[in-house]
Amino acid sequence: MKAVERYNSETAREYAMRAITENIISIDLEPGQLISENEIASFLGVSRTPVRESIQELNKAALIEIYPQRGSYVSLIDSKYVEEAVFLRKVLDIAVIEEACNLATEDDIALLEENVALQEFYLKSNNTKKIFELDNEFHRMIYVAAKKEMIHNMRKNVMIHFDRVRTLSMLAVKDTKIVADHGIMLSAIKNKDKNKAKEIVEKHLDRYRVDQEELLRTYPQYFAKE
Amino acid sequence: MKAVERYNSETAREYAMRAITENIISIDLEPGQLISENEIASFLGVSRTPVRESIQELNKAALIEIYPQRGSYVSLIDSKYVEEAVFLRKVLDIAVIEEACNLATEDDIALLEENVALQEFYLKSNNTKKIFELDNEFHRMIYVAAKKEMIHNMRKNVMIHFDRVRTLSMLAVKDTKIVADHGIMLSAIKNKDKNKAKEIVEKHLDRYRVDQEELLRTYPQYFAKE
DNA sequence: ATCCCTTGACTTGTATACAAGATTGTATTA
DNA sequence: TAATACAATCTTGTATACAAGTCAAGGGAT
Repeated sequence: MKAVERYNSETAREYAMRAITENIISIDLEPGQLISENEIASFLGVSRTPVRESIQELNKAALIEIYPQRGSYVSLIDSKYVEEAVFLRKVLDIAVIEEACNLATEDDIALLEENVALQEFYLKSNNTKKIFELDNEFHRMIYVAAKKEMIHNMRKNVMIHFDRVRTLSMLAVKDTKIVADHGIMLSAIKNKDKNKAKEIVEKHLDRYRVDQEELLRTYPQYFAKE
Repeated sequence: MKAVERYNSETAREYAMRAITENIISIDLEPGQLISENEIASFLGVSRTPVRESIQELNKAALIEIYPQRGSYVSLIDSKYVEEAVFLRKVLDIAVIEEACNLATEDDIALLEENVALQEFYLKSNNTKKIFELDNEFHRMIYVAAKKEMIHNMRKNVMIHFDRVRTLSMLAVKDTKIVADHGIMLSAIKNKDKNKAKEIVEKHLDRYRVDQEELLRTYPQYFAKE
């Protein structure tokens, strides 16, 4: 488990949740790994209570398995859930960008433009981490423009299953194409061109296709056998 | 708050979560009502811990608002969230029944047939509560047949916002038509007729349209002013 | 009467104590 | 040697104690 800096503004619970989630996505908490509420609590410098609440929540999202009085484990990567995440993203993103074409205000578009400009900036300096953050934020802003913020929160949780796979196959995605896609999405929204928007989203999602067979060969211990 | 019987098999946490959620859906915990962790804990006969964990979870789902050191309230019905729920259900249910047409096994279909038979049975005796339960179960089984169980769990949580509205407008839905719809969905799945399936789902969802204007006049104190 | 301050009874946030079950290593016994 | 009983030590589940902040009521001073 890697250290995560604690913000001043956040409660112990929020900090624990964020730290554990980030570690799961980054595979610093490995799939299948045994975890202990006490260990994590002392590592993070908080008590068991906020850690426990976070673990319960991640258990609900099928990211941690709890065996009472025995122990808790980071869930193995289950291709069943990964496929559900991919399915959900595809169905929702297409429906939502269509709605964003209808509803996006000038303010929404201004924010999206600022985001894309930053993506282009960080693309030049090859700052993959920043691009990753801006990528997530870009898609969130589209949901907000479409007045679907609650749905986005839910999408984010489900997507963690896919995010882990993405972490393992780090280099599968070409940042250049991603950033270009975002520019096309933005102009489609500006022009209220729903068909163009849906078309580019579909193409965009296909770029994230990863070779699960290869990952399974490289990291067999991380995957659930069915 | 109404009493909810505790099953032997469930933990205090599961019981608290189920009891509070049921009370929110049934409006026995009223929108806007002040709630106290201590009060609920003693009413349910458990300690603050499991109650607190449940409240945190419902807060994440935007069903309870927490003001630290001041108090917690059942969220007012916010038409923004109700509309997100309706949107989500429509987008997902249509995509999922299409997938169910592809993937449903004979076992899946057998279970659906049994469910529809029971719906017809309880329709004769006008048992609205049973129909409500079978309705939920019917849709869940379609998600399971389409291998989208995790997505269904998520859908269920979002739908609580709509379920509250449904509770208030109890009599708006004609059970007869609902049960008939389910029969048509089932035969569309059996025949792998995706277009027919999507068409009837769309028609089906329209039946749940409620007159929010009227509800707002009848229960103004339950609704969030924007 | 009005303003201000204090006090006490609430709230949620967090830490800790205890309960109950699972597991493992060890010692004892057949 | 092998099997079994037992104790120590884990685990999570639950209850409780304490911390810190909010708010309203009431008393006293102006």
